[in-house]
Amino acid sequence: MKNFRLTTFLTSNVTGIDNESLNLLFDKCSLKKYKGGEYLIQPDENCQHSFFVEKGLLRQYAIDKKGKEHTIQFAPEGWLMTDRESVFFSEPSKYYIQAIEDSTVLMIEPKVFEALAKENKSFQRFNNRLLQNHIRQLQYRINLLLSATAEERYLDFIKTYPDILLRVPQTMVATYLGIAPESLSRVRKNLANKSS
Amino acid sequence: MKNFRLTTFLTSNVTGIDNESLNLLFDKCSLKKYKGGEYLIQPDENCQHSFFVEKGLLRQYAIDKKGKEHTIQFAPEGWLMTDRESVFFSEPSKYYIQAIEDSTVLMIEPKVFEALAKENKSFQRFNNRLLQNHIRQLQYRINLLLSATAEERYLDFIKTYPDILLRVPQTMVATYLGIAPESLSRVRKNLANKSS
DNA sequence: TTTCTTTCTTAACATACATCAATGCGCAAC
DNA sequence: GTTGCGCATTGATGTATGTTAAGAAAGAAA
Repeated sequence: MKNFRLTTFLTSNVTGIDNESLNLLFDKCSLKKYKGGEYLIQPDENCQHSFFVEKGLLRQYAIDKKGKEHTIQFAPEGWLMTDRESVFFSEPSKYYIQAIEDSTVLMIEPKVFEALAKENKSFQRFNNRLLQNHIRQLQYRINLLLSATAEERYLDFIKTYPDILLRVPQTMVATYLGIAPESLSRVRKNLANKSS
Repeated sequence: MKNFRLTTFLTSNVTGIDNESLNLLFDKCSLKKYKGGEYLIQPDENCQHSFFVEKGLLRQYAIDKKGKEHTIQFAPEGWLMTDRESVFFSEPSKYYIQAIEDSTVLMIEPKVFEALAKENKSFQRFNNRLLQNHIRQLQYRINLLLSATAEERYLDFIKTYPDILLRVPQTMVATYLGIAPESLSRVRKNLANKSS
């Protein structure tokens, strides 16, 4: 069996997953490679998969009426990215999911996860925890957007995603923080002056 | 059996819930009354319940370091309000949950929901849908905060929660939208001028 | 190397929204 | 009725961030 990151992801979080179920899982998943810049999903498509990032870096973002990009989230290796709205509610997606670097992605059909959940209680609990965790993180971000300045949000980003910071262009970080790239540049300059 | 709103909430969303399980459920829940202004939860307490609003109106909010309030959400009759972070992860809460009007609330222990989920697949799916829906709504709000002006956010609020708008002071709506009460007042004035 | 392209920085100016302070309005208590 | 209190409005002013436009750096391509 190939040494997938997903294997580690599952076995270290779910008890009672044997090699057999894992092999079954991988049989039903396809492994896809994307060049940096390519899209996994675009608006109005139906998202049919969860994407587990084996290698590389994905980004989910929206474009508003004024033509501006807003990054929903980043996902580096070892992360699971989905457009839950589209997958769960079978609605056309509102988002782009794009490979920022050359990436290798495991395409997982929701059915496969459902089947796994049915036969393994521990996986089901894990799945539930993923959801709860997602909610926690979204609420944290809302709080930040409501209460923190651009600088505070940037500092929080550095602290939370130091690895990602180094791998994506500043412009994209700016669209995640909800500020103009020029403003981010200013924020960084201010911080540099302060610390010296 | 008393005619609870929660009964409707459950039977209209979950198939195969019989009166027996409902009675068992209600046996394990307590019904509490709160005066307008009273707190169900305050920061640093451990939230041990889900709150189903039978009557009245609840609000969940945080106070940031600068002393400003930020409303996370409102919950009128027929809504379920929880501090998921505190309940699920057994952490002290960061939030206030307050009765805005005189309210009657069913206090539900998470264990009770878990037990119900174990014996009823349909309830489990419903519970899952609640989570997915919550995520959808939070993402929608993040998008709004990232992309929309104060006026646009207010218009969205009116459209989405017309009933709530009439029941809470403007100050609280402002803390939900993430703007100063004075700004909300001006937004409203502008809209009034436009439409006339 | 040189060229071309993308990203980042900087500065001048514009704008949305916050803050502060004063006034007005509705409503309960007396 | 009058008083007092909470909430909404309004105006003057401040500030953070957006916008526009130009140039500098850093990579990629040739």
